[in-house]
Amino acid sequence: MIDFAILGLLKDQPLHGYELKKRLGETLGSLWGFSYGSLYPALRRLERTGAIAVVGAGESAPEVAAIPSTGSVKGEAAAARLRRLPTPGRRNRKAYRITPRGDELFTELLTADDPGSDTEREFALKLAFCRFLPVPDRVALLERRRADLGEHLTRARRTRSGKSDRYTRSLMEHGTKSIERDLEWVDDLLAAERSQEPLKQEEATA
Amino acid sequence: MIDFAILGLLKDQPLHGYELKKRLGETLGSLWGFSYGSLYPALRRLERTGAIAVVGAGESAPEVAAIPSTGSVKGEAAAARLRRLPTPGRRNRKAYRITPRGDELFTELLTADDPGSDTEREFALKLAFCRFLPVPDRVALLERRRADLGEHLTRARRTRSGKSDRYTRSLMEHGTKSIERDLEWVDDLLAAERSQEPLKQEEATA
DNA sequence: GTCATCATGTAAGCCGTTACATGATTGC
DNA sequence: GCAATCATGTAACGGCTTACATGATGAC
Repeated sequence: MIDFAILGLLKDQPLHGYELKKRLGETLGSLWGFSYGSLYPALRRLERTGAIAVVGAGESAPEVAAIPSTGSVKGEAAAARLRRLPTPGRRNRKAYRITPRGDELFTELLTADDPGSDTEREFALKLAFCRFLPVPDRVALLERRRADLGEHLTRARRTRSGKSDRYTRSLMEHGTKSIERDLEWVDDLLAAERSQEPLKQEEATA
Repeated sequence: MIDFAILGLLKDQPLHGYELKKRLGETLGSLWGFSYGSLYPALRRLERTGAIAVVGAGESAPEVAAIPSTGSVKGEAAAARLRRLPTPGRRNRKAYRITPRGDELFTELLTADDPGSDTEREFALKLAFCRFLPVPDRVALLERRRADLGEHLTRARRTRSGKSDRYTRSLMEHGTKSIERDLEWVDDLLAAERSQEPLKQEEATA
């Protein structure tokens, strides 16, 4: 999972580990976060298999978060100082970029149809990166999720065993409602996808 | 976690591993399920620490365990196996009951205030067993959960970083809504708890 | 010069899984 | 007698966390 998340973030721009972790925790929602103990080994692993590569000294800077200029040079400098933006001179930083091979791996992971991947987290992560997918694959992803949720829902409804106290009952009821709302949400996403499909060309030329 | 679940189920009645697993998966909702690879080691561990104990031959077991012990099973063959192989001995069902010590452990786990236990699963499990708790502790449990959810919610709302596509936005929006509904749910449970508190005596006499 | 932050990493361990191996009981 | 199910267990591994160790850089 962490590999997929890393690849997805690196598709936008090269990043070093520290920044990567920050984005996983902040940009991608408060639900996300891997520890360094996960992150750095994952980076080494991905580098070893050729999915990512260290950005060399000669290559374009791994600089991050280009802030649109406000027009004031002084203001920019002050803001940079206040935000403690990392300066490009650091020798110890290792920025990584995604390689073509990593790109393949990423797509493979994104379109993989593991029947056991009912996980909420996994779907969330895939959804966060599904903009890199062609529309039909995107629809397929959503429909797979819908099917999983439907199955989950019928199981949840079936499990109405009478022998339970009000806490357990409330728990199950709440759980069932949650699944129902997830289902509605996915349906909305699907509807949006389908209403946009005819506009594909416009989007492409935009 | 599995220890807690086991203890909670055994508080109702003695059960053997196989049945325990079935209940975890069925009775407790479709979201639950531990594999045997988790369950049996956990049972041994709990037995070793004295939290649970094997139900003896004379004692009565649940509906399934009505069959009396067969006594000795081919003593010679068993001995022949045991002299070389320590593990693959005889296989009879072993029903466990909770001990007073296990009861203490259970309560401790149920009322434990680990700040890191924001997990949904953990709360769900605790709620499923909170009927064993006195009302004030129950309220405390719910209020802790409410606090956690509140914190989670503010973090989720704060993370409205502009740079995100519509999928990520939808994801975060849906996530925020989910937390809000969880919060409402916990509030409902709290309200119910408080409206029942004055009725304690009536309930007790009923 | 020292403190907070940035930055990279390792070691140990936790908590669970899958796959495997074995044996007992029941029903046909 | 033979398959399906019940029943118990082990081995190997997976993926992530916590705690630790190290060092560079910038601000005051």
